[in-house]
Amino acid sequence: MEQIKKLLDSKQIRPTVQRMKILKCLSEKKGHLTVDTIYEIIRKEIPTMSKTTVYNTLSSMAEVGIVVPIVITGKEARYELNTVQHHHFFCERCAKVIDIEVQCDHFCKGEINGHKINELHGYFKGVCKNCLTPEKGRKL
Amino acid sequence: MEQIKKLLDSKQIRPTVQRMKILKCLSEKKGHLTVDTIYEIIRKEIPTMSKTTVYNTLSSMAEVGIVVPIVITGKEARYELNTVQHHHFFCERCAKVIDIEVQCDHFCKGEINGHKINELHGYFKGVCKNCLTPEKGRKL
DNA sequence: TTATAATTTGTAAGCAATACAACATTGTAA
DNA sequence: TTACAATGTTGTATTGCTTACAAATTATAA
Repeated sequence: MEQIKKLLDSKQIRPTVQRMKILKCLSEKKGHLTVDTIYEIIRKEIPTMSKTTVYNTLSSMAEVGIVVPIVITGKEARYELNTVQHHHFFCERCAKVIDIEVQCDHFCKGEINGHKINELHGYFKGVCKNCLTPEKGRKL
Repeated sequence: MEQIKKLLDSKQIRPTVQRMKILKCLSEKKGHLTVDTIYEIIRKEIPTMSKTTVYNTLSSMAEVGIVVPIVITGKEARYELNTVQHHHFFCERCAKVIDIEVQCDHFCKGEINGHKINELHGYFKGVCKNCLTPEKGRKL
């Protein structure tokens, strides 16, 4: 919790209750949360919490690089804390998002084919290990 | 045009005028088109064209692997013909999507960390070469 | 405290995408 | 060719995520 406060201070963002809660959410749940999920979680503690605030907060946090939006399905965005560079695996069966440790050489260089790289996003789609096992899911 | 017809035949999909037009669009414009763009282009030739048909067609084409949806912004999907494996570069300034030739080892293996891979999506975000040049855009 | 700036809130509006039913077209069988 | 079933297309209505906006609230500075 102190960590989160320092993170906000370092970016000159006032650590309001709402903002702290949102980041705490992403920190504890280990990311990949939809706006609605975050909203519902926090609403239990702060009933007056507005979904607009969640949108606003995540949007400004993304701008300064504290959080990262994950866009895979095109239906709804998910968010995670901006930590080390990694990819994602999206299970088409259970819709879960799994972190994949992968480093990309091009990203480190900061440019590719003359284009300046600011962000790198990579994800696999398929069936996760868990859904592949006969006991827990159907074999593909 | 004959190519497109054969492509549809191979997948047992009836080559209707609408479907042919949509694929022709993607073929000629070299992909990265939004549903609305495709719709507007075709509407000039076929005024009765329905946007639902564009959605339906692209959706079923994606299912059999003829086209690939590109989801980057989360605002709207783009589509391209399914050719060789590659990534995309999204310019944050001019919103253009550029093909990037990159092959991923993991994808070839078909699995990662025990998860079965069906699709691989990768994209960079940044400022494209064109927007970086002082004459045409502002330096970042 | 009082004034000013920054945040939050709630509702309204925008917009991509989907659902659905009516209509049209194509393929098949007699 | 005709009748009928299956497949495709169209247009409207609806859903659901996201943004706009202005009022209400809270924090900061004088």
